[in-house]
Amino acid sequence: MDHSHEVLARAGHRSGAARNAVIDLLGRQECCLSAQEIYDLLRAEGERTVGLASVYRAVDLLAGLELLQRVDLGDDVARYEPTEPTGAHHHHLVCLDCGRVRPFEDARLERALAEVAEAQRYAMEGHDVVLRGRCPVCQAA
Amino acid sequence: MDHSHEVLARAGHRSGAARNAVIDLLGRQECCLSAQEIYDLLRAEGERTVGLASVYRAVDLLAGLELLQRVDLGDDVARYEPTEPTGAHHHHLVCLDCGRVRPFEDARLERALAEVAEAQRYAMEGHDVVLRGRCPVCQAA
DNA sequence: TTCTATGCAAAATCTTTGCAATTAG
DNA sequence: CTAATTGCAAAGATTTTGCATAGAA
Repeated sequence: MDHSHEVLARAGHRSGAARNAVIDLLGRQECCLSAQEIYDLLRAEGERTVGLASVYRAVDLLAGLELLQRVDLGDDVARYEPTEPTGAHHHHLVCLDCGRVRPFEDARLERALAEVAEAQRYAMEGHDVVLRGRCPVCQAA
Repeated sequence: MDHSHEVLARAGHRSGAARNAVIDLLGRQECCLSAQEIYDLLRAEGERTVGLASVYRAVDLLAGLELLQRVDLGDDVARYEPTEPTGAHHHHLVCLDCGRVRPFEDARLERALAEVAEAQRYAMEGHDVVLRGRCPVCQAA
């Protein structure tokens, strides 16, 4: 994403092979990936040797610039996905059997969250929602 | 909680000092605690030497029996709190400034979650919701 | 007695940091 | 040239496991 490179440059960061590879890979992804998954995928693509530490550094920096959103599915592994430029965001359904993650959006849910924050007089900056259950495929099996 | 001991016994578990201490401590708590916090509190109470590993084993077992709910606030530390016997459950507001955690319940939110699961044909078994923002006190400061 | 629970220490996981070499600007 | 970036290895932090002992039923 050009937008990412622009934000990085404006924040005084230089361009680097490892970080560029991470940005490119995540930009092509549809849902969240863990640092290890990013590392493995980059290796699989064989582009270049990217260190795992560089992946962690990249996602950490990008998340700090709000170019990535950190997603925590409760399995002690941090995942990251690109932030929607529109401000839109989705949440995740995790299947307890197959482990697959599927994104979803729901306006009513967002509204309920906003109302809770307001009622409690919290200035909400973000929220995480994870639904756990069995996906249609695993229920059939 | 007697209920916990009953469930444990029925599941074929014996009574042990470490686990009893964990059950007792969490029963007296109002909100979630991490394994390390439980360990430290037990040491502070000086009751007995409880190993950190035993705390982890206890909360893991108790969560598996649904006597405790695992709470993930996104800081890479798992926390645990007693499950309400009524089936009621709450979620958490985390202040980005002071770090304090406050529980809340909201029927509309629960309904929205149930509807999302239904629309996606997921058999929902659980869900986590964490709201992040600034609490009234920190906003005033 | 039999088998679970426990404590300690070692191991496993995930993530961060130190450092020298590389490289962008 | 100057300073940020990177890869590797070592260090940290949290959680799990191995194993011998203690203890419940």
